Amino acid sequence: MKNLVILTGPTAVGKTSLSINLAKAINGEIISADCMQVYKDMDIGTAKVTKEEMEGVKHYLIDVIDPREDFHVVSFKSMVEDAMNEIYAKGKIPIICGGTGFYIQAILYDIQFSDQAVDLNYRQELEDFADKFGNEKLHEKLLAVDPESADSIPFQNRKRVIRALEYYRQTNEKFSVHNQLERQRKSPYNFAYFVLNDDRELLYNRINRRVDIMMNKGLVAEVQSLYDQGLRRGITSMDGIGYKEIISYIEGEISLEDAVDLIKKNSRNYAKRQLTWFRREKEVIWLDKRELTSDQDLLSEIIGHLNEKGILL
RNA sequence: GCCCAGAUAGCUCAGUUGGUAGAGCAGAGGACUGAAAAUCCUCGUGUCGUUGGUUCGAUUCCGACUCUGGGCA
Repeated sequence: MKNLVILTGPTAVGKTSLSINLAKAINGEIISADCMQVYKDMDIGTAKVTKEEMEGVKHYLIDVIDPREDFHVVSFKSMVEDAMNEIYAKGKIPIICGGTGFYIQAILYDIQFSDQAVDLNYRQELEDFADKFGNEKLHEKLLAVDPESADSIPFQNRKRVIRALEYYRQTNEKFSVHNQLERQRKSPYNFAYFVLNDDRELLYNRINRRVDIMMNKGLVAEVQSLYDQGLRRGITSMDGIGYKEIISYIEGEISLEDAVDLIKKNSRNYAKRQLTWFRREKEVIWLDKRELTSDQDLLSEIIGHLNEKGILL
């Protein structure tokens, strides 16, 4: 079984510096599991690792996609698998580091997705239907073909209702059945899944401070330049926190002060959602910064677990 | 110093023609399997500023006091 180290946690908890120290300590290379840092020209708002911070440790899946392109789990998964093979070929250990829990899960449990590409026309058709007749009516369509999915997805969640309908149409199989099967998968890896966490209030303070730093570094200019290239809200990259709010400011919908407050709030809410996700994940090892106060403590704790699991042998 | 208006949930405020109260935001918990930094669900007890009075009963009416705005000197 191949070894795999995962290091994650909510935004701004301090994953980056720890991951680099860890990579150096165990001869590893880092694969980013961050759905926004994959995009080029989005550096400040995504708090992307800089070349200097990398300290010579190789990073994969950073700066690889044009912000105009769509990116999603499936592309992520195939790119990560390539990266992992490259790392194994060198005899090194892959360290997946990033905050997108869904992406991490897809790799860790080798979740299978249908081979068909998304059907944008059908999605639009369903959007139009819902605009016209309402979310409840759309939900009834799902109830007719896949009652289990309909039962678990609230009618207000149009996006997921549409995806379930799309899945059914493309595969003739219920989305609920597919999800049920994928949920039972066992990981093909010998892995250690670390989640870094800290006191909630400290975390929120750090998030707020980090947003101020982003502003000082020139977040507005970064977004303005993307905006000048024709990028607008609604595409995946521009729906990222920090980007959508500054675009609202650029378009004159809100003041700069309100935009900054919104970025902070959305980041805090995001951190909370991330924690909800990690709590639900089985087999995670929590690293609490309230107890492990230095990177040195954290590293030795991590390395202890890696030895125990035979990952360093 | 005088006059006026406020004082209710962490914040902004509504309300009770007298029977101890509720919205938005913030916050908390949850879902998630090709948009995931996305999308969505659930959750509201707080000395109704303090203190006297009227009353069966006051956060609600009356008085005093304290604080906060604004105005006049």
